Amino acid sequence: MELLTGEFRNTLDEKGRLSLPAKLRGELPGNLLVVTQGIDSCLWLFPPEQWKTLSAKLLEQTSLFHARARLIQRRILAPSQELEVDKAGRIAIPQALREFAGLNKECVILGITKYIEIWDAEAYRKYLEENESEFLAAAEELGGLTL
Amino acid sequence: MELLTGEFRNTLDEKGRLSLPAKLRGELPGNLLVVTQGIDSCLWLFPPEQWKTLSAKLLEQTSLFHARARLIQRRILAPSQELEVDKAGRIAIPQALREFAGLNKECVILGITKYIEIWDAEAYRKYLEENESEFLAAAEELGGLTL
DNA sequence: GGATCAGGTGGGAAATAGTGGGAAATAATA
DNA sequence: TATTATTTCCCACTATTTCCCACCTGATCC
Repeated sequence: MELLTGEFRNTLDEKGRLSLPAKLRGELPGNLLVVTQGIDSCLWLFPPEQWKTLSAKLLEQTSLFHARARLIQRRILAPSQELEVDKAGRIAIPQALREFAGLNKECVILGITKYIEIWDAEAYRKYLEENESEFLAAAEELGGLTL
Repeated sequence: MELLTGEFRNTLDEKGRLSLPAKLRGELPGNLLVVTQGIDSCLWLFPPEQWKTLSAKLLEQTSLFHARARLIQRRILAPSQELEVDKAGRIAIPQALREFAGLNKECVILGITKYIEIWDAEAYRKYLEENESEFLAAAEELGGLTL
């Protein structure tokens, strides 16, 4: 697996299935993915290996006895589910997760190097719009980066 | 690879293909390029090596768990895709990126020494027009520079 | 001037990707 | 147990992408 990148727009069908873009599929190790609730209203999809690493790190830092830890566990760890990519290259997204991300029909699929995000197209548009100035500010700060 | 420079005007065809000017092509190391969303409504094209450097620097500073980092990742890293230059010297620009830059038919291709920008011709004209005074101000600040 | 070449453009055909929907299997409900 | 939903598997249609070839135009050369 190299880098998962690219922004794509596919449609969720009536049965809750969404095609993963072939370009991303090609980079995945197998036909299994772990899906969970992301931060900002999107879903995160990880290749099993990456998920193992991430979930292990999350668990390390957490304890039953801290409110914050429980929150992280409930919000990130608990909703996670393993999904299989079907022969047509689609995943069936569980209803609870669809609702969480407000997925409607038009979805945006983002490859973010090591994992994938799924957004409702309209929600993503809004997110970008609302954060445009924040982005520009962040970009200015990157000013030091040179090619 | 020497310096990529020059301003060119080519047309995007119905299939979303755009010829890279031969002058620029000649300076590229291979037939692979990485495109991504630029800042301001244009696309950036990098030779793979340059992109590797830049994306590595961006990734360094980022984490899943910081809002700003996610924004940078989504806006710059995620939309990136590797493209192949075909036998006729064209690249096929993915739809999401075409839309982002508002590419229509007439495109402007700018060689900016280490990378290339692609603009919709009309959008570029507007950009220059709207930023003329800003440009003049910036030029003043350079005042000290001598030949 | 006519031939040749290179850069840019367009389009057909084949292959691939995305989408929708039926039927069987499984689960849920009464 | 009968009935209704939901999920899974599979097939079929359509759109998009890819690959290849042909054409046009302007520059260069003989």
